[in-house]
Amino acid sequence: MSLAVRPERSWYLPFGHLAPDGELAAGEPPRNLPPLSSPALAPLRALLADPQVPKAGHNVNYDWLVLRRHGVELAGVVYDSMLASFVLDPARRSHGLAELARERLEIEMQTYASVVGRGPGGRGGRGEQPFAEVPVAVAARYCCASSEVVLRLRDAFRPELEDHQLFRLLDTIEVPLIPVLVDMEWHGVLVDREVLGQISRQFARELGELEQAIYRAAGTDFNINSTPQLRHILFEKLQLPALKKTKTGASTDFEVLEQLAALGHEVPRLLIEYRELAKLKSTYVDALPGYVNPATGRIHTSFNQAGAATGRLSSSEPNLQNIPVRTPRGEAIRRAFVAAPGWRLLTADYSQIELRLLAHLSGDPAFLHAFAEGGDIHRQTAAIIFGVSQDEVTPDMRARAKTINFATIYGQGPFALSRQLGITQEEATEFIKQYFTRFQGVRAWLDRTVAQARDQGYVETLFGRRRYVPQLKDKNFNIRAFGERTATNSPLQGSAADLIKLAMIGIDRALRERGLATRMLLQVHDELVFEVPESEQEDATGLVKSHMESAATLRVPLVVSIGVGRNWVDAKG
DNA sequence: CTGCTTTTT
DNA sequence: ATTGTAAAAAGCAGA
Repeated sequence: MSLAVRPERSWYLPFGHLAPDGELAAGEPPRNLPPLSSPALAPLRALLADPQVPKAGHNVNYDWLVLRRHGVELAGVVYDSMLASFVLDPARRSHGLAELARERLEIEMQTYASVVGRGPGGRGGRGEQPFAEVPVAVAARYCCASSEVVLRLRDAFRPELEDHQLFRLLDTIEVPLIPVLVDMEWHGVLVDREVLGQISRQFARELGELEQAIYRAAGTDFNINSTPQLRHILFEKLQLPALKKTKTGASTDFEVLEQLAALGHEVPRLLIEYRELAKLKSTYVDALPGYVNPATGRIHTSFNQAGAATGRLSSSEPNLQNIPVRTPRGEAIRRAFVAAPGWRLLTADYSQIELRLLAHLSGDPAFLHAFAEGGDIHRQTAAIIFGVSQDEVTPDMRARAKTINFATIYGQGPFALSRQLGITQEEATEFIKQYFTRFQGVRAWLDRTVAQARDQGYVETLFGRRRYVPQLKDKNFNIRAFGERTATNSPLQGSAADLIKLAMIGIDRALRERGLATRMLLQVHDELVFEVPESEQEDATGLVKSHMESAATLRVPLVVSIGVGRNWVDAKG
């Protein structure tokens, strides 16, 4: 039996194609399907009638969750066409089955829309019938075709996966990660709606006051959220200088408003605060409660496994990887993420993982030594580039060192660095030069990596995850410069993604083996969030820390900082 | 519906 | 001739 529950599937569930040992068996799709009215198929009828509307976009683990809601646990899954496509070329626009079939097999697949008889009006539009009411012969044909395509794609991908040595990545990281993500989404995270409600009322008050103050200062009412209207007020009515341009006109972004405010203008000063409040209120405070599942009382995000070109995960509906924390108001929102009664949140953060990977990959002696010593890496960097002892490093020196460390990871040039540090471009150029005379191994690695990317067309991570960088061949300087940043940043960001994925798989297995109730809830790129019974605090802390720190053996130690608390803020530090 | 702008991680 | 990785989401403007 094979079964499709969603259009544009990455893989279709080839039950009939899974041999007992978990190996996929090739062959004809099953022909004589029982009628859907057969009592044996009651769970499948329920499944097909699942009111859950397929979400926009693709997600590898969607089917696992739908099946689990109906009591069907998947096991022995060894392959996923979406992930195969993702490791072959993570930057491609889509890893959807129909597109892959078109490109790799020259097969034009029947669309889901035509199967459900969807007319104009799109999803749920006129003429659409629930999948459960599609005649079984039609559905079977469609589903079996999909299963068949997944299997044929597996053969089509195999030589390239072997040639590029990507099976290890696929088989030891990406495929084993699927059930871990399924569990995380299944558990969901608890938010305190009371807290969000209070914040909402508070923000509404402040927003109302700011709105009036802005109208007063501007001398007129207007739609503050409309960029064109705001441009008119700032740059025409108030005659403020346009400091930066976008494609369509004068920019009104934070940087511009900040500079205008520094010139002593009231409106931009108020706008900065208005923007912060408006953003936090609409995107988080007021939106998050709508994502609470009535059945579980928790928020179940989607972790998208084939989304980010570097190999990172992404999170959507809602995005729980960009919950505010930077400002006091942001922190208040994060405090609404809580543990259930009797439980605690545990957060585990990789310390400076990308800089450590830079040290490892470049082998730069100064960086290796600094990390071996332990301590504050930005302070150590400052001591090295300013030629003073660590005790003599001032807060300003440390801040500059921190900025240039990040600038290096991001491939930033003198222009951007000068703006960020508030120095001239010449000073920034000099500063960067100084930095690289002290860290020559880093300079050499950056150059080597770009050159390699130019030669072979791609860069790769610790675990062989590739990213192609065709921009390096572009005749446009800016596109090439972008390509260089991609080439140097992707191995760092992507290797960090490999490491945390590996740690997640190990932690998930260890928690099961030890029979602990602790569960992984969230991943935020270099951080994992768990919900832990009070009684398991010590066990979980040790287990998580040791698995994360030993995810790989590098030329520098991997260090993980762990905290426990009743909410996400208190669990940090 | 798509593109632009902004914000957060 | 510009100059910071990777993302998701929200509000708005203009089709």
